[in-house]
Amino acid sequence: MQKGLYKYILLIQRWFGGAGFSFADDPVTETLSQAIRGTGEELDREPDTGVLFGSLRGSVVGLRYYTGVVNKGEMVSLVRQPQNPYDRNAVMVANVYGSQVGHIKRELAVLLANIMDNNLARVEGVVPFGVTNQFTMSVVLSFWGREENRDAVVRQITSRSFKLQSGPTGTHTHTHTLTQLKNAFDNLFENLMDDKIGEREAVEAVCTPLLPHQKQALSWMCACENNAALPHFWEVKGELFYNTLTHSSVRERPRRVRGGILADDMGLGKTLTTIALILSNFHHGKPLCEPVSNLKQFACNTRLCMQNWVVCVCLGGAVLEDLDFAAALSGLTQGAPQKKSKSLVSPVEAASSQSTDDPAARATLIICPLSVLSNWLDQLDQHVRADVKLNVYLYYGSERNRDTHFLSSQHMVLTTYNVLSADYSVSGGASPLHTVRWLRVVLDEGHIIRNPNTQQSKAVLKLNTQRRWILTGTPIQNNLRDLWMLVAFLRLKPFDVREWWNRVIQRPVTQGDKTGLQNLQALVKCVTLRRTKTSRVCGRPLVSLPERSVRIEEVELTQKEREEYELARTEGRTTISRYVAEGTVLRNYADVLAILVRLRQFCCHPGLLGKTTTHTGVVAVTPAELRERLIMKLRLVLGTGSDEECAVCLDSVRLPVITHCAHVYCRPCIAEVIRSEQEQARCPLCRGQIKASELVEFPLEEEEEEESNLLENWRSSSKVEALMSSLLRLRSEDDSIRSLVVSQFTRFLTILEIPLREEGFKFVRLDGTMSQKRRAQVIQEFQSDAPGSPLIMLLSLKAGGVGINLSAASRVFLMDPAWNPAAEDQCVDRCHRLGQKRDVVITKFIVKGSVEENMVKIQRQKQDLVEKAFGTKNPSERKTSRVDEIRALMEL
DNA sequence: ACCGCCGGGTGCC
DNA sequence: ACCGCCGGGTGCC
Repeated sequence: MQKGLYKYILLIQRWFGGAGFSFADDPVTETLSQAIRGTGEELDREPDTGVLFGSLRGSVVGLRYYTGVVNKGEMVSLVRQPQNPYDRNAVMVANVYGSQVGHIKRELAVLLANIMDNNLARVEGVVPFGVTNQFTMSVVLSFWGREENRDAVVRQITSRSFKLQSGPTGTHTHTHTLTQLKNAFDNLFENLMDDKIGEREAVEAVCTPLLPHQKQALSWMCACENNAALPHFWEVKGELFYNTLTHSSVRERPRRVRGGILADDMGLGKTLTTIALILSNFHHGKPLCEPVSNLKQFACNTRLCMQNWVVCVCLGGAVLEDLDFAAALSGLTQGAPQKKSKSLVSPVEAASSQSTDDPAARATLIICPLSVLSNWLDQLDQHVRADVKLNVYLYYGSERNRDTHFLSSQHMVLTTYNVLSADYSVSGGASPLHTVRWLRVVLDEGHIIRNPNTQQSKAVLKLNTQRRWILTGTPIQNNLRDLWMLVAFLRLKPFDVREWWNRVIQRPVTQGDKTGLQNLQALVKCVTLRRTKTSRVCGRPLVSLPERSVRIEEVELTQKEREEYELARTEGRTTISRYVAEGTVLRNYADVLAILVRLRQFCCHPGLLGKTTTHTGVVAVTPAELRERLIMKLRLVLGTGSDEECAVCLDSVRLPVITHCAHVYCRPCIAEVIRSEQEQARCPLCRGQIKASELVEFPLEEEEEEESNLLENWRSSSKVEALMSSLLRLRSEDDSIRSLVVSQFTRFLTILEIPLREEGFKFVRLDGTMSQKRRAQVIQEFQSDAPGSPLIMLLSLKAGGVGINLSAASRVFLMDPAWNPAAEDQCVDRCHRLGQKRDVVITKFIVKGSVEENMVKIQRQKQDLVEKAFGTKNPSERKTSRVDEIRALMEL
């Protein structure tokens, strides 16, 4: 009897207390999934760098004590339970939803505990046969980790007389898949347009007529919020819902995503569409509020400054109680588009979506960067009918109203990521914004939260809301990891838990697995709408842009310039032809580059030639000299804006370092190569030996004294003259036309300042060295139509990255050809974009009979290649074509 | 028999 | 668990 009682107590402990769980009111499963989330974060941070050591068969025991169910082939997670009172080595097995299935058998648990606790490997489980009896089942465990830990793991396993089945040993075709991956990535968000999307008119409260693509977006967004349909990777199997990616099933209908990612290009009207959504889709497709003509014009006049806005809106909230809100709730509002499309929503779906509605949730929270806060206010003012009473509260500034009832009773609350996360950290998670039950949270410029470790991201994840939206023009910036946070915010089950994202998506994709990529594409597609300015709706362009035309202006050098140029050219040809004959072009890449840069500089202006172009080919003696030379080369490669790409990541070089063989890479990229290959590490470009200790960084000091020298001994050049005469002609014809003057050489921009000043042009300058804040100022100044604002912007080719808007300019002068034609296109796109009213004319200055002409030829070839084959070339092919390029440039 | 064998009770960590 | 293990009952052929 006593024994029986004791067992009963034990059972209770096992259920609730035994694994360190508490009697807190959370359901056990929730606690478990939190436990899962909490573990393995260190290794999960780099899930894509692991290799498979092998796998072994083990067993899961104690099934009958737990409710977690699994299917044949289902993935399970393994969670250490160091606090387990029966065995400190305990390893719990849980299914995809975090429900416990059982434990790993004791003897095996000792091994796993050792491996897991020492971070030697990540252990992943799959149940090959599912549940075959009520007591135990098989599990296949696979071990993933860093190559350097392989031995230790194998030793651990064999010493405990388990047998490690070697996994597929395919030493991954890493570099090859990288190129493919990059292409797949670039296309990940393309072609997401679904022709089946209907159009939906905005409610009357929106006074701006929507463009067709905006009506589509509105229709899509409403459907995302109201349709109960599950993503296609769920299948209904009898009573159960089956996930075809993880092979898991649940009895309860998975909580679907009510929202998504609106990833339209900048300028397509994401803000307007979102405003229309907020007004149109309150509870279950009903509108939020409609024009109320008998109410006196309410203070929606936002042509006041922000401060006034706050005041007037606060007033509104207090004075007028929420008539429209009540009307909307009781369905009395007229003018709403009464659902003709009712048949689209099945009764079951309708019921299930209604049951999840929280009637207390009514406000939409908009979170955006401070810089676009005023844009929201402007757009509300512009697009919402003045007689519509909309309670909008700007939750910003030290006097902000933190009362949660007040906030809950708004229609919209606007705030910034900074305010949100500051509140969050101060209040320890119980901030006013975290207490309100929101109807909808919208993250504007949502890519801001792509790093899950930031306070902002954590704060955003903790918001309590029914519906979730991410607005962004750049859904992926450079890493697949960036996407996880978006998925997590949307709560796209089960991938909001890092392990399943890593196992099903991230690792397969980064290791070049085809189905992984398909799964990713499918996943993205089911929550994303993206159109670019070149997308088409029903065969017609989304928006029509003014024409753009390119003309090449040939520049003749003066006799003196020609002589200097030819001298340098002959010298360079001798050196390079020697390298070509020796087959050492790549080994001497920096020298070759220096020669080419020098020639290109001659084409622009002799003043561009710094002291850095001397003594090529001289063997350095002392380490200090070598270092000095390497830094000079690095400066050449980078400072001239030749837009080098890193041969490891194939992206523009970030955090540049130069190897002793004078090749430039991103520091993290090359460090990874050295780390994984250890002593055998070789330069990916020339296969020369490389060491971590020999990587040279760019020193931060910059020489300024030369600048003055440049100005004192001023002389012009043919290209400068060509530009100046174009600009002067333009000004005399139409002094309202603004121009971008673009060069890869920032020094050239400095040189150009002199004649511009002399001729009395007002200009601004934007280059890569400027702070983010200063850039924004300059752009604003240039874009402003105030009298006396600058006519010209001097722009360095690489400055600003994508996304900046220079639509005030309609003329572009490309002073020197770029290696990469895409860089030029991108630059031109900064003014040839939405908002451009005039036709855009692009002038490329090319010096006749020079290296520049050859560069243009190569550019054309590259363009052809891209158009033909989408350019899936691996680095070795790239190398050969690079040599060919150099030979073509030097006419060798 | 300080064994073997039988068969019931029992069962994660 | 249609197992293994434990421990009590039992005991020539």
